[in-house]
Amino acid sequence: MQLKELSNATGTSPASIKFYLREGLLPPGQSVHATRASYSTEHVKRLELIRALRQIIGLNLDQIRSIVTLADDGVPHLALLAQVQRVVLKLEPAVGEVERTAAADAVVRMRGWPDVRSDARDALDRHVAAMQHVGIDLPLELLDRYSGAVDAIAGLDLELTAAGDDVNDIILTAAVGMHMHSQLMLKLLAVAQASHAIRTLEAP
Amino acid sequence: MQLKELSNATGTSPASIKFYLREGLLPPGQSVHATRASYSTEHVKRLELIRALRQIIGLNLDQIRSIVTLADDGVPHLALLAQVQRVVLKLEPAVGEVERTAAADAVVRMRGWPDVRSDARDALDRHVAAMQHVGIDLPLELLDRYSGAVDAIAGLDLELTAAGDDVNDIILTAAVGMHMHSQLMLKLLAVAQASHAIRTLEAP
DNA sequence: TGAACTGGATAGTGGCACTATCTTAGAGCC
DNA sequence: GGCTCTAAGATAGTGCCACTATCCAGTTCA
Repeated sequence: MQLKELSNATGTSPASIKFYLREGLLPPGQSVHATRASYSTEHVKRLELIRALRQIIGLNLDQIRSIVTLADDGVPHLALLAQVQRVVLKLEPAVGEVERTAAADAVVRMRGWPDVRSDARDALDRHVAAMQHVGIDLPLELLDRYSGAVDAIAGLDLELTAAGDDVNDIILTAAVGMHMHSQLMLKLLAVAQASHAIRTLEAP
Repeated sequence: MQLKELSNATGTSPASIKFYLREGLLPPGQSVHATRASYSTEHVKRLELIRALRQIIGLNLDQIRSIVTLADDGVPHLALLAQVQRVVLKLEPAVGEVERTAAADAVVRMRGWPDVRSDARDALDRHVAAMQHVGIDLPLELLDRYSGAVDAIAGLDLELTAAGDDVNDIILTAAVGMHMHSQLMLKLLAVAQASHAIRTLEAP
């Protein structure tokens, strides 16, 4: 497959493909000779991954690069997933120890999750602290419902990614899955608010 | 309060404040005479709102303007909340009728929410369709847990906003609340995934 | 043989959110 | 009254990012 065909196959302009090649997001094609290279279905998948991460999740090229370089280095899937999480959670490296929160502790205990330090756990603790800082309190019952919901899908997601064939698919599934579920909550919350508002108005 | 003082009070550069004034995000100060205007605590709050919407939620200036102009026009709080929802949900005007999904119908029935068309409901239907399109299925049990969680907080949020004193506070509470809850899910999901991954590894 | 396409290099574009500069005009002090 | 200081208002410039366009020399295939 030549560059032009790759362009047609993915709906990405040749100029953009060249740009991604320069930026190291897309591995170079098999060089046939000085002025011809051939691209595989791997390239199609990678390109689709790049565009999904950009357009659906809104990652920037640096973030995407930090994921795909790991994939190209052939790191284990779990390490790859950890990086996807770091990026999607917009986790910047912690300065010093992240303080544990009662809310996160409670969730871990409720769900029987292993009580270990991880990037995700740090992110949770920091976010809970941020919510409380702006005056949003998190009653245990709410945490129970939230964590029950995510607990249910985490196992499922993991199966999918563990069984995964292609690295690009694994990344895509993990990143898009997380994003979609979080957005689903946003929409559900909006409908719930609208519903409550209607009720409040109709029965004053 | 003069421009310089407003700048000091909010940590925003005078140049940026001038820019927001030009852009119509910040209402002009009370003009004392040709070269002096005075700003109030209202301006401080508005400026804090603008910066929170930009930096925490990542809205662009167009989106922020679409909210604050409504606030300045003094529209009813419910209409204001609807606009905040539209922006935070990144809802673009529907082209034609949005097709209802079984999943959203099920949620509405489960929760006993009023079954009416709304922007939020449209957003939910479209999002559910998008999730199914990428191969994420939503079992009833999951929808039950998700919607149970949001149902619990929607009432609470509404009380807060209805009781609200300042429009800027209302907008801030609503927007930040939605965003924070959605991000909380993201973090919880990451912890759940990490937990499941650890378990899977420890007991192979 | 020549139009079409390639890889590679370099430069340009457009959008966005500021930021810097310039001009004019009152304010306060002597 | 004159001088300096600073504010407001208008206009132009900046920096970043993700492309996009142009140019060139080499190859291929109709």
